[in-house]
Amino acid sequence: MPQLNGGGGDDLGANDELISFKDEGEQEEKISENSSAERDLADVKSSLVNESETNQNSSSDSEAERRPPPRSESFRDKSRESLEEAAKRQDGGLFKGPPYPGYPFIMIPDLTGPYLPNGSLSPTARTYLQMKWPLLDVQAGSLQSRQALKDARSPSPAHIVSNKVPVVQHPHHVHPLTPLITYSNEHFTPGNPPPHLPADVDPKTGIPRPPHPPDISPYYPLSPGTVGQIPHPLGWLVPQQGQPVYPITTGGFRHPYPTALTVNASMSSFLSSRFPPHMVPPHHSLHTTGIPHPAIVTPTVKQESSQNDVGSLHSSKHQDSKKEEEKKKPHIKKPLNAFMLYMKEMRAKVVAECTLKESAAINQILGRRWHALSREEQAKYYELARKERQLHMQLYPGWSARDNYVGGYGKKKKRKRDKQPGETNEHSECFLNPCLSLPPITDLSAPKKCRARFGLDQQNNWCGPCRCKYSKEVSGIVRA
DNA sequence: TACCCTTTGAAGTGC
DNA sequence: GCACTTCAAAGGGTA
Repeated sequence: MPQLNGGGGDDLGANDELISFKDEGEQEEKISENSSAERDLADVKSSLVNESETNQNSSSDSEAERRPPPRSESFRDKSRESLEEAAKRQDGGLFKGPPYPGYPFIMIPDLTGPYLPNGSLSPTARTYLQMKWPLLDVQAGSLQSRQALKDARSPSPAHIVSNKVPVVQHPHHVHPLTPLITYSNEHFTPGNPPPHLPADVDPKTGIPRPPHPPDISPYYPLSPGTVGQIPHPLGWLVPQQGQPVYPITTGGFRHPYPTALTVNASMSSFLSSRFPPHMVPPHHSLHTTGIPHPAIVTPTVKQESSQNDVGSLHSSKHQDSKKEEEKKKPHIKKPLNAFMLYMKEMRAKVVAECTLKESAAINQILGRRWHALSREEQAKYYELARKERQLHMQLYPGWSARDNYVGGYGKKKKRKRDKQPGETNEHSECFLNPCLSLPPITDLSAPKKCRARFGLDQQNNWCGPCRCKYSKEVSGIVRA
């Protein structure tokens, strides 16, 4: 069940997750009832999904392939064990093992109270913070940080803002959970640590780690370029791989750590330029240049800036104040749901296996694989998504998904493809993994779409799964 | 250049 | 409560 932590009590434990699992569970129950027909159906369904894995990696164990990508068991287990051990000691046993082993640090028992009675951070929270902010010095042994904590905890009304989780999000920046997710193998070079870090220290977290076996899945991806080209103290805020990050809500900074998070002038610029005044901390070290770091200029900011220039040149153009306000609003993206998290993690693998790049096709495969996941495996992602939503809610209490609706509800932003009644989607009925089951279409006169997405169905002599116009109308398809 | 495609899930709206 | 819509990610394709 998704509520692995048990006990319920989590307001955010969406019922939909339960429903989803119920569906899966029903499916499994049906299978367990020895309903052969349904079992066959499930097998077919599963085989369709898993073809992409078994064919491409015929040498590998298919069952192993059905599972999430191999991870560093030793590292994961050790990390988890050490964390759990520490957490159990410090958190009174409240810490429950992370439901998803790939995210060993994100299950925070209580983000609102990460402090020990002596005022220091609990190991759990410390680990969490280090995962979130690799440059944030919250090491227990750091006198500087301790002093900073002491100073910051001095009673200053301006600092006492909230207990929000000090997590940073920004469109196109690293998602708070992103560092924990494998998005792309090509962005990670385990054996290439940054020069300033010892080889056995995670360049992202600074946490010592055992050496990575070469075959493990990189769970702490960090592009070599990112490592080697840290251009800015806020490099961890700088867009990486186009991954979004929750924008900083300075109200979200718990003020034991302001020195670590707000000493930087660029940070203050970033905050000042990115967020409305009420969201920017009244910190004395902030200056008001308002010049954001080039790397963290978002489209919104760019647009705003350019419009300001235009406005200065063409003062006759008066923009509607409401529109301006809307444009000034930081675009807070929706938290990722379970499937989105799964997609982010597995996309690279599918791309590598299938040499496909078109997301539409990849997403179809991922959708199939998602359904083929076991209940437990899905539960990991549902739990992760739940945490994501929880975090998002804490960061943006007033945010609503409606805020991101363009043109409002009912006014379509984009034209949606009309589906015929009974039609599921273009390929759902016949979709076979194109890169595996079917030879590629080599006829250069075929539409790129067909060549790129699908192979040739030799039996039916059409464009494999999609049965597209090309395959129906064009004869003489060159078979590979 | 903006949108489409494609997936699932969350959340919003309207009836 | 149900049906419907939009958006979240991704990146090649298309108009």
